Amino acid sequence: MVYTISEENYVKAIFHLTENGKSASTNQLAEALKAKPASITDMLKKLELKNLLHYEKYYGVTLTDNGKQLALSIIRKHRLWEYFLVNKLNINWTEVHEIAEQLEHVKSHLLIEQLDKYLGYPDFDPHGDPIPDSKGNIKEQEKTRLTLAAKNTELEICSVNSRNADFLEMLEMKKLQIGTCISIIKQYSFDKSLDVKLNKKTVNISEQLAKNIYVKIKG
Amino acid sequence: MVYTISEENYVKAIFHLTENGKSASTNQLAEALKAKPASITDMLKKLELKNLLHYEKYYGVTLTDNGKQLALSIIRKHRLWEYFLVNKLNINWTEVHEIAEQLEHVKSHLLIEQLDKYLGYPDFDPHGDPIPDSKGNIKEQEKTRLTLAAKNTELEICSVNSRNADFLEMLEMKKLQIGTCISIIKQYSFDKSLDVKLNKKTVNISEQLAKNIYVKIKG
DNA sequence: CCATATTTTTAGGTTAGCCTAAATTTTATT
DNA sequence: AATAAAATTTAGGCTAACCTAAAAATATGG
Ligand SMILES: [Mn+2]
Ligand SMILES: [Mn+2]
Ligand SMILES: [Mn+2]
Ligand SMILES: [Mn+2]
Repeated sequence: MVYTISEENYVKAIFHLTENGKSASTNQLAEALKAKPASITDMLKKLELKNLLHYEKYYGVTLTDNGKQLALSIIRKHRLWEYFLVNKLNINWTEVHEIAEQLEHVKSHLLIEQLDKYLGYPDFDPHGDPIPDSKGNIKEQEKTRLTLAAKNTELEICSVNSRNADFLEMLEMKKLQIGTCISIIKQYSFDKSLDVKLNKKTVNISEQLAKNIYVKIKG
Repeated sequence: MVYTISEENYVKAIFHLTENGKSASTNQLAEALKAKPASITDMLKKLELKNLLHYEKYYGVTLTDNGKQLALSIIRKHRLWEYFLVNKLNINWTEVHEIAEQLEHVKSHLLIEQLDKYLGYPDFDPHGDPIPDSKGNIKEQEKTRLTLAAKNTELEICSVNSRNADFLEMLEMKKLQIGTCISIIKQYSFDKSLDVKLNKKTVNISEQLAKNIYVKIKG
C-alpha cells in the first residue's frame, strides 16, 4: 500500500499524540496538523476505511497495528534524515526538522536502508530521539525531565522535547547540547528556575526551558 | 514563489523537450508526463499565468527565463541527488533516477548547497549529464553519438541517453560504464551493429544500444 | 485545394484535501 | 438535572490536477 503525504502526516501526528496511552482528539489533531477540526473528521473517516486507525465518533482515535507500523516507518525516515543533515551536511540542528518533514515522505525502501548503513546505524537523532530500526523497534533510553532531576548529581543532557527554532537557538547560546554534562546547584522556588554548573560556569535555566530538557544520570 | 510537484514536473519536461530549440507540443508533454492531452492544455494555461512559459494555442510551448531557471534548479537537484545515491549510498545507477524524481522536489536552498559542497561540487551525474551550478550554469562536454564516432580511435564513454533500467542493466552486463575506454574496430552494414575493443576483449554493440551511448575522444 | 487524419482544445465530471457555517453531541457548571 | 460552554460532526463549497467525450483547428496528401 502506498499512502499520500497527508495521510502519512495524519498517522504520524496520531502516533505522537497517543504515545501517552490516551486516544487523540479532533482538536489536538487540528492543532498539530494546522487544519480545521472539520477537515480532521473528514480524513479520520477515510483512514479508518484504510485500516490505519480506530475512530470512535466524538471520543477520539487510536492507531491500528497497521497504522503504528506506518507511523514508525515515517519516524524512522525523519530521524535518519535529521541525523544525516546534521552529521554529514553540517546543517544546524535548529534547521533540520523542517527539511526532514519533506524527506520523510520519499518512498524507497532501498534508499532508507542504504542511508541507515551509510550513517552507521545510529540509535538517536540530533535531538536525542530514538531512531526505530527497520522492523520498527525502538531503543528507549532512561531519561528524566530536568525539572525533576536530583540536585548535585552529574547529569547528561540526552534529549530535548521541542524542535521549535527559538528554543533550540536558546540552547545553542547557553551551550546546552545533547551530550553536555551539567549538575543542578540551586533550585529557586520563586520562579522555579535552576542554576546549573556547566564546565565550571554557572548557567541559569528558566522553568520553561528546563521543562523541555531531558537528562540521564551520568555513568 | 513556491511551486507544486506537478508544476515542477511540467516545467522540467518542457525544458527537456525544448533543448533542441523547438517548442514542445501537447502530445509530447502528455507522453512525457503520462497524462492525457486535455490535462496538459489545462495546466499550460495555468503555468502561463504564473509566468513560467509562453503558450501559443495549437502551436506549442516554450519556457520563459523564469521557467528556465526553475527547470535548471530542479535538474540541479535531481542530478546532485543521483550523484549522492550512487557515490555515497552505493545504490546502482539503474535505480537512482526513480528515487531522484522524488528527491528533486524537496524544497530547501540550504540543503542543496550543503549537499553540493559535501559531494565536492561534482560536474556530472552518474549518467554523464552535466549538473547545473547554483546559478544555473551548465558545463557542457563535447560528445558524439557512438554510432557516429570514428573507427580505430580511443574513445571514452561519457554519457548515456536513457535511464531505462533494461538499457542500463545491459550496459552493466557488457561492462560499458561512464569512463570506460573503447575503440570501434568494425561497423557491420547489415544490422549497423558495432564491434568494439574493451580491455583486450571484443564486444558487439547493437545499433539500438549504440544510439544511446555518447563518447568523447580520449585525451 | 479539398477531404481526411491528426492534434489540440473545450465542456463537463471526479477525487483528495482543505474550508466555513450550522447542527449535534459531550462536558462542565450550577 | 438543567443549562451553558466546548468539542465534534455534518452539510455544502472550493481548488488542483486529473479524466472522457465531443468539438474545433491544423496538417497531410492526392
Ligand atoms: Mn524532527
Ligand atoms: Mn511530514
Ligand atoms: Mn535521472
Ligand atoms: Mn519529478
